Amino acid sequence: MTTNPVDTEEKIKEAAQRIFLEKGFDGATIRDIAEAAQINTALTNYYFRSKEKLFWLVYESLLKEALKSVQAIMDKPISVKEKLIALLDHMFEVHAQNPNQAIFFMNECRRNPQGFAEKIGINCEAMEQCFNVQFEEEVKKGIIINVSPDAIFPLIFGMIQQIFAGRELTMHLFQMNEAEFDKHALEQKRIIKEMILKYLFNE
Amino acid sequence: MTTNPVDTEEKIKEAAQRIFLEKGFDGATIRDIAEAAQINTALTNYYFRSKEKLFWLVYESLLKEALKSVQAIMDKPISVKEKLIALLDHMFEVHAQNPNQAIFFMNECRRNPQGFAEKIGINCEAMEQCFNVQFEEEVKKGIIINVSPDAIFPLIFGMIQQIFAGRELTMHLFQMNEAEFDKHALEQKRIIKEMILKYLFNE
DNA sequence: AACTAATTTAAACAAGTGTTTAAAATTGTT
DNA sequence: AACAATTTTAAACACTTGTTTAAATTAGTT
Repeated sequence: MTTNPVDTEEKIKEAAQRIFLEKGFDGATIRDIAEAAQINTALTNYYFRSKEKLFWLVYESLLKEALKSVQAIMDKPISVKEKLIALLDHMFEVHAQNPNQAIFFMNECRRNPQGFAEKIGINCEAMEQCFNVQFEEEVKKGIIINVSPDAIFPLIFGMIQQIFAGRELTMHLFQMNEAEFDKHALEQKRIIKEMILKYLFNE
Repeated sequence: MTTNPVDTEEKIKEAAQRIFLEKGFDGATIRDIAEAAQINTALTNYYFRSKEKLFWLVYESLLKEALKSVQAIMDKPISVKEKLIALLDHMFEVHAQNPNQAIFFMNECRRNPQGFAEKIGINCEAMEQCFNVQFEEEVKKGIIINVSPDAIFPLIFGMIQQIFAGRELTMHLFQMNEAEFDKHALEQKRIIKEMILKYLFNE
């Protein structure tokens, strides 16, 4: 059998991401990860020093990826309305592909707000600033009702997240299987989108 | 010092609720709870047999209380619009008083969906049924737009929850202190309420 | 092939976990 | 006051946790 250090490192990272997303930092054990990656327990520490360091690597990578794609939408030369629609669709897609992400971020941010702030800090401000300026311009022009973008931005993120953060809860409360939930989620997105557009834009 | 068994039991339950809400089942330890209740570690097992049994007691009590108050609103002889407003205000109040509840339920439901389903199961269906009938009547009358109550109910729960589930995240993302967040939360509620009413009701 | 460096392994470590135990302290009852 | 039952305690239990170690295996170089 050939031993490829890069492959092993990658295998651990992938498994760690999977397990951490599923169980959170507290719930996941180094042995869970090792088993998922099909490697010896000691190797996680050989490659990443500690559980915490491995976690922050996964955490940061997930955050960066998420921010980057949102940034890409915000940088497009399109109207606020188009940006919001794109943002809604994109966020939905991301969470649909990995329903654990929403609750994972909420959780880990609460478990260690400081760490989260350090990781995300600056990147987000710039993006937000850019959106805010455009938003307020359209408010002035009368395209958008008089409301602060600071209230709208988290609302949109939150509403999409909420669909998936409460996935298990919804599925068991309304006794849905996975396919039914997917349908339900799409319907939720449609309503959310209509609601936001109907609310923000004057006809 | 007088030793009152009931008080000790109650002290443990209260501390357990506080700690479980804060750290979740995985994050909380029996020693955390004992310290918070200012009692010996062994007493939690003396009174409640096991950590798991204590947890389910707290979990069920929180769930029942939450359902009961929602049920009370749903049983009132008022219109759907009035019920939705009351529901929004009530949910907001509950979560504002204890911001940890939202994320706690999401988490623990995902950690053990089966257990959640067993605890909540029947109670919820009856309540939902009652609301659904009234809702669909008003849809027929043309008061409410043509949309399923099954989509609206979780949306409202979710949107209020989302404000508080993402509390730490929002605070650090937008660099708010607690007072600023409280103001932000109220603004979020106002927008959510307006959004839902504007969306659901034909003028 | 021989040697060095890198990788992997099994085993153990110390610390923390939920839980139990047996003795001590307290309470209630006669 | 004396006894029995209940409650509380300190200590230990068995187990899991993240981490380390030292030996074994593999890869790369001359």
